Amino acid sequence: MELPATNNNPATIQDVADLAGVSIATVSRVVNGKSPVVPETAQRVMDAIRQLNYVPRAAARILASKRTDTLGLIVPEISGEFFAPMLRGIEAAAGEAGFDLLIHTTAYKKPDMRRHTLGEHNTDGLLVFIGSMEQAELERLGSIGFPVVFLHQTAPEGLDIPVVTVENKKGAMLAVEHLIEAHGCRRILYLSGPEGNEDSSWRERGYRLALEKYNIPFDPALVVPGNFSTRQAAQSMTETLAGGLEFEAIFSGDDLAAVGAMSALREAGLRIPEDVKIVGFDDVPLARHLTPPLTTVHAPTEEVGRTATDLLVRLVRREAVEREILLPTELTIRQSCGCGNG
Amino acid sequence: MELPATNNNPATIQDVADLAGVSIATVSRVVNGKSPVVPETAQRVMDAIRQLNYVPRAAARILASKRTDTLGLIVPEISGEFFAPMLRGIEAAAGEAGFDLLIHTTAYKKPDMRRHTLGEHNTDGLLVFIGSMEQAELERLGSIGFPVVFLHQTAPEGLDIPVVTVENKKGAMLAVEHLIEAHGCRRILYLSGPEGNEDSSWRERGYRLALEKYNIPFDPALVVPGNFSTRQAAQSMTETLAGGLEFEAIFSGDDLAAVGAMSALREAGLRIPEDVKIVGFDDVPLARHLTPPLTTVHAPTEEVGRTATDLLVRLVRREAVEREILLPTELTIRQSCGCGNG
DNA sequence: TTGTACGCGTTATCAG
DNA sequence: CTGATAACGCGTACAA
Repeated sequence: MELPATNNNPATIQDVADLAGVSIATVSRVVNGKSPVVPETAQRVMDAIRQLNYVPRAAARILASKRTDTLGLIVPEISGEFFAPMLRGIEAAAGEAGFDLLIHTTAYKKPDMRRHTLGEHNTDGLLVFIGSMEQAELERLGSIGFPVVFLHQTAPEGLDIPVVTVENKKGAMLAVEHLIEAHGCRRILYLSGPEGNEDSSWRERGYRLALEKYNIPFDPALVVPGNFSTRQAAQSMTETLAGGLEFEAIFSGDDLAAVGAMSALREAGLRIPEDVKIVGFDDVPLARHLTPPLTTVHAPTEEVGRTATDLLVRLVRREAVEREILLPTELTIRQSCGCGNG
Repeated sequence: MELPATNNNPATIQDVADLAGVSIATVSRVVNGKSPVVPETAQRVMDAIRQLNYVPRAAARILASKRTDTLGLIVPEISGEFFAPMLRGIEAAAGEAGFDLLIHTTAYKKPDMRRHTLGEHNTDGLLVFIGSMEQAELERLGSIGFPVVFLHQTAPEGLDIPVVTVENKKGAMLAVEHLIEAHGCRRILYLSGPEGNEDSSWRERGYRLALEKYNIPFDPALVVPGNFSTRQAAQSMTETLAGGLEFEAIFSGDDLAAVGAMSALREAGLRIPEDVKIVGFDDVPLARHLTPPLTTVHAPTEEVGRTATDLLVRLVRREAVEREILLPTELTIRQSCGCGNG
């Protein structure tokens, strides 16, 4: 026996077509506005749509059209200060290009729970943040030409994947050179990031280059782990201070670690910048509000997100794109380095 | 960079079935692990899957099963300090429950570009942040029983939509009472949030209640717009100061505005807390690192995200849920209010 | 335990 | 300009 159409079931394109007295093809046309439709007919269809509260089903659309209109973002976890601006850039650029954003964090999932939801059949392209995806999966995507863009991470050997990041090395050099030139520092500590972190190793490279330039010997004891984390940096610095290591300044791999270092310094009775000068990296929003305001290398984080997304969109559209984009960094001088009224 | 060659025939379930010498139903079974399959057969299928790099297409799956396994999040925009912790809570809870997260910001889209992607056909449920969705659309979703949970926003009249937010009123009272009781303030300025913002109006209510409790008359001139924004709060305060308004303390509707107010105060030559005491709201990560460290009402923002997501998941599963959850706030006393070494 | 056949709701292709 | 109709890839009764 036939059941009458219940209100429970959402309207489909067929329902709309029936009510408007046209075919589903015509409904599709007015919904997508691609092909011309006689205004009068179009109006009837639109009325039917409104009356039935019709909303096209994305899944059916995707299945038929083979386009998802969504971009995937894969990150290890959502860490506050640094991540928010980047996400804003990504979302803005994606939205402007007409894409939705599907976020996938790898940190919270048990390995066996990770589904392939962000693979090539569920997004049109992928934004992959530093170290958040397995090598094998990346290679698979790369080999079939699926659009992928890396953020703050260069492509593995042999994979032709574009990268967007910042001028880490140059920024670091700028910072350290400033400490040397403007403030006469020679014993400068480097507060490093997580083991193996690409940003951190480029920044360390810049640090060493600046040292070399001024014939200051590199002292491995001056590289202290900060882990890009306020807490860990504070702890590290406290231990270092207790160990009696001598230094005049700190170049911190990132601002959050710099904050931790400043706390530790202060607790040890050291004044900033009189006793120890410090320069950070990233220029997170908080940096200017610290006391003293933190001199830091400004990294255009939101711009990184935006640029990477634009690039990915072009990749999705099979347009030609650059292989590597390094966004410029610059030294933002405030007072923690000893400048100004410091 | 060269255009990658597109592989236009990714493996389908049929390909796998053919290679393994079974039917697609069997492939489906081993992929989803629901029905029993002879181990030997299952192994053949899995080999075929690996060999063909088979990944099920989400769209087809959704279409057939009518479940998306993704949750939608609608926010006006991604604002740094406050949003990141909430997003972390949401993502963590969603991930643990096996859902993906589709993010949709309304601020960046031109109205005509907004698609209905987050409607009932593309997600299993929706998390809606304060004021980011049109009333009509909400009512439509509500009327068909689509799972929706509000964040920091109570449901419109007549709609039975659960809410998760924090104890705004109580937190505000705590803050203002502290200023009155512990520091003897009587002329306390309220730095309000955006016009019509629900959090802000609850906080203002708490502020006025505290005043009443101590028989301090409410002076409308003491309510100054801060817009939950550092810059706007700074500007507002500068103007207010120039206008000669007298006050002993500021209760700021949120921490970011407090930061702006502190800048303005300092620029006007006022000391904190000697000349003006200040208390914020939210306890963003930056608060403890300000000088002086900001006394503020701690709001469990990450917990809000997590709780709301858990609730939404239960709603999706058609389980019974609470209608309103108010997460507790508490006063975190640091030094900007005059306590400690202030 | 496995296979067959149909349905899910759109878009795209071709005739008319 | 409009209408049939064939994909699209997978889940799932139902049958074997």
